[in-house]
Amino acid sequence: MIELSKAEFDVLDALWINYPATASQIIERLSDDKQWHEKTIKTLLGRLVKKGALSFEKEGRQYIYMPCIERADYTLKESQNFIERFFSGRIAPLVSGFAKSEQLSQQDINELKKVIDDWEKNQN
Amino acid sequence: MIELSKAEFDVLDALWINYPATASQIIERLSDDKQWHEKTIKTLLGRLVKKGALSFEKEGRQYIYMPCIERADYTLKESQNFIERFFSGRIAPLVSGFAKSEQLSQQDINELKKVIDDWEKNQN
DNA sequence: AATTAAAGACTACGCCTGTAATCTATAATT
DNA sequence: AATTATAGATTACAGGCGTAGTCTTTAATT
Repeated sequence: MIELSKAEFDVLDALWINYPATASQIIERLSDDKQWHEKTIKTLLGRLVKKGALSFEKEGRQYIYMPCIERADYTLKESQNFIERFFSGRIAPLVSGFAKSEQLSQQDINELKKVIDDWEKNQN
Repeated sequence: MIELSKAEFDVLDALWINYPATASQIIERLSDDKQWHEKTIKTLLGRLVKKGALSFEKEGRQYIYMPCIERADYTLKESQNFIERFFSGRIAPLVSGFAKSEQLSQQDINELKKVIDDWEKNQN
């Protein structure tokens, strides 16, 4: 699996918003949330390319970037990894931890019920 | 929040199994899963102490270690962090990702239902 | 045509991490 | 008492990471 650092993920996340995109577009998108220097983001783009998370095509003097991996795939793998490390691979204890510390809202509960419902419908 | 590396967490996790404990007991516990040199584990113990995750008392020539933080607290904070980063703070999309990729077992579903049940009982 | 500006490439640098090896002090053994 | 073994302290070192700065090339502007 491709391993990304936090900062690298944030850059990729800005690309996932909408792609393909140029470096300047990505820099623009990130400027709201992060105080990163343009050079920093370019470094991170380079590292992402090197890791195989991004590809690009030349367009004049610029590069047009594209993700090589999908967000859902990446986050699923990270989630599995996380749950394995901290909860021996079982998901309920994570949710239970949230419940115990009052971190669950009624909306969360409704959404979870829906996930369960959908799952059950799929198990005919 | 105390930030632990993966290796540091694994050492602390071995202590959480049962504490207080000596370095050699921790080394013993870790020997099943990890191919770590004794020196490596001692280094990690030292770093954990420095980070405030462990404390110890001298007992003759040895140290008796104790966690300064609880596993449930640590994993809850890590979970919040994780879910914030990858799912904008909402827990259902994580579970939903598992469901979509067929990562949920009937047991998981049952456990989740129980968590929801308990939560609802608590909302009198 | 000459100059400038901007894109990407390359270099930098200190801190964290994984992974120990060596040093030092002291308890245990001979 | 002298020697040895062992616990912890200190040192090491390469690679990843956050965070840019400088160099080089080429497109744009004067």
